[in-house]
Amino acid sequence: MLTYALLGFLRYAPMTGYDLKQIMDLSTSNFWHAKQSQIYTTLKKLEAKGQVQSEIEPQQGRPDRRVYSITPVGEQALTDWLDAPLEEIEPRKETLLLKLFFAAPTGKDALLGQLGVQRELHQRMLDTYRHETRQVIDQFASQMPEHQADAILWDATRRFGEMFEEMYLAWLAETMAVIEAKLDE
Amino acid sequence: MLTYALLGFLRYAPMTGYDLKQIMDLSTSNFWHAKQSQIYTTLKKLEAKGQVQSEIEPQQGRPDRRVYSITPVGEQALTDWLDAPLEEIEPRKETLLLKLFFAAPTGKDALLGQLGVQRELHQRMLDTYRHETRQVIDQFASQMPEHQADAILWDATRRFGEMFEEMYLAWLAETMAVIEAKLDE
DNA sequence: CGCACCATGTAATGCGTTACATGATTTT
DNA sequence: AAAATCATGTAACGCATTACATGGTGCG
Repeated sequence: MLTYALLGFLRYAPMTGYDLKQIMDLSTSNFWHAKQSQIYTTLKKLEAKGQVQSEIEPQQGRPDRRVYSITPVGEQALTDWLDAPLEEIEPRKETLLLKLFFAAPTGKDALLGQLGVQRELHQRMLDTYRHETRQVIDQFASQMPEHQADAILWDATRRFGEMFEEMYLAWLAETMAVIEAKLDE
Repeated sequence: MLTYALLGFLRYAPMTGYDLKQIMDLSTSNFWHAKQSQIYTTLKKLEAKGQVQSEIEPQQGRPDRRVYSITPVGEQALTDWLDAPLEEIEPRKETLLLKLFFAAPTGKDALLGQLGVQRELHQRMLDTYRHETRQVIDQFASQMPEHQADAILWDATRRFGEMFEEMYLAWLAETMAVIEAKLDE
């Protein structure tokens, strides 16, 4: 799956594994992320499959840059993937919910404390979506005026993050109130 | 992480790997799931660590049942995990958002079609949370009246699912409207 | 007669993380 | 003087999925 993220970015412009990590952290990290090491190994596999190709750009005082670009084979693979509709809901994993499910023997106050920690984290995340993420998208969009349609979709992914965090905070508030009211001890 | 789910269930009652799969599918599958094969291998690892123990229950005409139960060591491990607050937000992966992010070259109609498929799936999921999941929890709660506090927390996890799907549908409606209005072609 | 359910497990493969290994340049 | 940034990669390990392998019971 990371393969498609890499192909997607390389369709905008050729770049290195290092660049790909930077740009993912800035843009897709809220719904897709990867470690540097995985990016390097995945690029290697993509090159073996002929979906990308690389050229060495010599540098002094630094390791040479290995610049990857997408091939026609890679473009086809990306398009095929984009065209195939997702026919299923992906199963999620939410560690907090798993803990909560089994948390009855935990004390009421300890439980409220744990949910309070999450409330802080999600509040901060919401602010990030509303300000920083928005700014990053505006900046990309103004740098590439030919990609106006893209910017609309980028903002749709940002809105998902914003709405998700709003929902999360509402759920936390509701859950903390229920625990306060109905749990003994 | 699956280890804690298994320990959590075994704290209610001893059971087999098969039973654990059934009960997970009925209760935690919306935020934690596992394949049968992974459950079997994980139970083996847990036994090697002394956190669970198993006894063979002979049967005729069927494979013997291997019934697992939690040990004091396992109970301690579970409690330690439950007591440690989650200090981070878990990074998520949403394939649909990844596709949407790179979907500008996809035709407007194809895109709306793909989002329409998701709308159907999530509407059905929302109904499930509102009816079937609710019923399952009520049934468990009435079967184990000593676990009233647990039932409150189980319902909190169900509410997360319900609120998540409501949010998802609202986001899909908004996004489809934006694409309809702002994307050309 | 065929399908779903009960019930166990192993092997191969893939995806992802952590740790290891190096080193100059730029910023604070 | 220390920390962050630029820039590459490999190796070991762990978690998760898919495929393989078996076979009786009960229901429609």
